[in-house]
Amino acid sequence: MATIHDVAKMAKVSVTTVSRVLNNRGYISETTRNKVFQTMKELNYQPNELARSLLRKQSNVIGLIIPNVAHPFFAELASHVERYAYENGYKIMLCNSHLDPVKEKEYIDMLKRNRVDGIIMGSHTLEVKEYKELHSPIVTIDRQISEEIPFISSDNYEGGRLAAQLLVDKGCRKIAHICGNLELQLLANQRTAAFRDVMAENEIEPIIIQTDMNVFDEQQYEQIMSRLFAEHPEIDGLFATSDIIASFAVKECRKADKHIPEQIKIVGYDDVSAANWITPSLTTIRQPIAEIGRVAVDSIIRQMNNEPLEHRYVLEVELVERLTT
Amino acid sequence: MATIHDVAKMAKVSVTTVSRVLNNRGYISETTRNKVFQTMKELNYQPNELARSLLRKQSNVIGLIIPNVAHPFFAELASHVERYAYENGYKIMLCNSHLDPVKEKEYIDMLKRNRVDGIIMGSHTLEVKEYKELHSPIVTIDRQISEEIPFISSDNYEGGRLAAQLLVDKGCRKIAHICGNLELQLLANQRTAAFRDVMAENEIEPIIIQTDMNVFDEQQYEQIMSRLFAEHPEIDGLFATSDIIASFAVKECRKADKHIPEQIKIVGYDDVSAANWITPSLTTIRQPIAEIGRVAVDSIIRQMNNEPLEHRYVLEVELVERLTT
DNA sequence: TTGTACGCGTTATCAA
DNA sequence: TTGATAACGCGTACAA
Repeated sequence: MATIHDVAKMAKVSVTTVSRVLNNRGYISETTRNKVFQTMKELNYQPNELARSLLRKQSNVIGLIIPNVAHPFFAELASHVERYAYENGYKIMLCNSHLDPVKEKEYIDMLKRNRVDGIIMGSHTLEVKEYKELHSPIVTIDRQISEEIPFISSDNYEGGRLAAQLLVDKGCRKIAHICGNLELQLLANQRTAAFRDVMAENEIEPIIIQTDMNVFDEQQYEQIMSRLFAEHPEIDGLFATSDIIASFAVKECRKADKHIPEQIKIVGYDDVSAANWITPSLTTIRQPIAEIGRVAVDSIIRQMNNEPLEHRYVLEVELVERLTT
Repeated sequence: MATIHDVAKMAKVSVTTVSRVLNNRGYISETTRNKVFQTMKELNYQPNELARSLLRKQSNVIGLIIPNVAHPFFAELASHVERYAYENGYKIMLCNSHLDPVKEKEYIDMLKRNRVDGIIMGSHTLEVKEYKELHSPIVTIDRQISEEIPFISSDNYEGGRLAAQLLVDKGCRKIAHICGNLELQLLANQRTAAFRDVMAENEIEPIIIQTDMNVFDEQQYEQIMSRLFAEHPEIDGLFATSDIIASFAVKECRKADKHIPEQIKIVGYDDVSAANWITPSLTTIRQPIAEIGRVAVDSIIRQMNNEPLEHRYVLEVELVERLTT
């Protein structure tokens, strides 16, 4: 692979000159500029970004740590993050933590060794202390680590409220809610808080089921659903904390021959594309995933440039009514 | 961020010594080794991989170019690729081409500038010539560019045959097939060839619908499905070239009040997780996505090390019967 | 067992 | 308008 020296030699100029035309800095005569461009084409020269990054102390790489890209929510998030990063001249290094604290820590160290310009954290299995000691531009998705570390989330409380209220308004009186592990300090837990509040306001005894969520384990979902319906056959409303879980609920209803939405109504969360693939298509709470991705990238870039930035972004959610309510 | 010099100074040794304990090379006394490790901890030293890569001419980064991670097949592929890469000490740079030739070319150049050790190409919008001129370890998924460039695919012909034969065996006589754009030279086209062959063997007039696939456009899928059922209300069997398309078929059947599997049977392709989320769960042709990812990473590493390697991997597919047939 | 000095490919500084 | 040189952080040949 050709280096700047090769170009310089072939174009019979100094490396400085080549560097100049490359970065369009300082004065260069039209003649030399053209000559240099010419030889760059000839040699198919691609400047070595590793050397550039080393010198500039800036790699233009952003690390993205998420539980697993195979999960639709994170897949869509990753897609948008990648797109906004690319539009701003950044590349994405993809890391799936599988919610394993060891792996998450190793990934963080790996990213630091590679001198990424910032880290977008969508996985949160470590202690607050560890994130604080990072000393790197960082932004978290759906978890507030501390006052200093910016976070992005959508309005989880409002989302939970919208979902719960919809079920109540539609006449449900035996309502279940399936959430993730509430031990983890995730902002998503506010959905459950909102659900509780709405149930209390309406004097409905809530049924709340925690999933492990430590692995997006689909077998687990199936089991939980079948147990739920076995133990509470009278359920007429269900609010699931993800569209995928809601899909399994739909599936279980089919098995149990409970008609949707006549006998039971179901509300999902996220509004990933999959919510619209399944039959009947899911009523759900839409998170602005593209916006979350955009703001995450933007926040990293602002931190790098010491530009002013918000430390909390709480984006709006929206109820999307489809066929399960 | 601490450098090797900082560590050396604080440990009162030379940088060489630090480098030695870091890479575990040559002789070092236990005493100095411990002392160095100690100060590395104290300074929270992370060796600069950019500098290392520059020197070793090896970045341990693999570029992954796919149409879009938001599509379940590529999301799962990316997840497995990332995992195998990580297990072998490699990182993944994620690129979504959106099947745009300009973007794909820019990504290839970007990856070369960043001196990635290899490129896994899951997006194929360029001319054969351009791929041949890459001079970099490369492996393609589901497209054969030339004799020299290794490719990985699953047995598309067999997959198509299994799907078509199943529908025939189950008694379907009016069978439709929805495939991608056959103009692109993808190996996936063999599914359609197999479908044609099976239909001919059984003297069934095939109905074949091409989708644009240039964007995984879900609105397009909805339109195609509704037109298909309007024009051919007699259809009793459908083979879709992806599980997502099959999901939309299921949805349309519900709208048209066609019962699955009694009145119409549907077979998908890929066996992504989503095939099992929808109701009824999809009969589909399983591609070994994890294996494809593993072989892709392995192929890149072999090419780097000039180890012997296959130039064609055609992995086995499997019929997974669920509730739509 | 440890240290000195050079080179990896670039860019910035200074000089011509 | 152009060129020589130092430096970025690291690994290795060679010397001690």
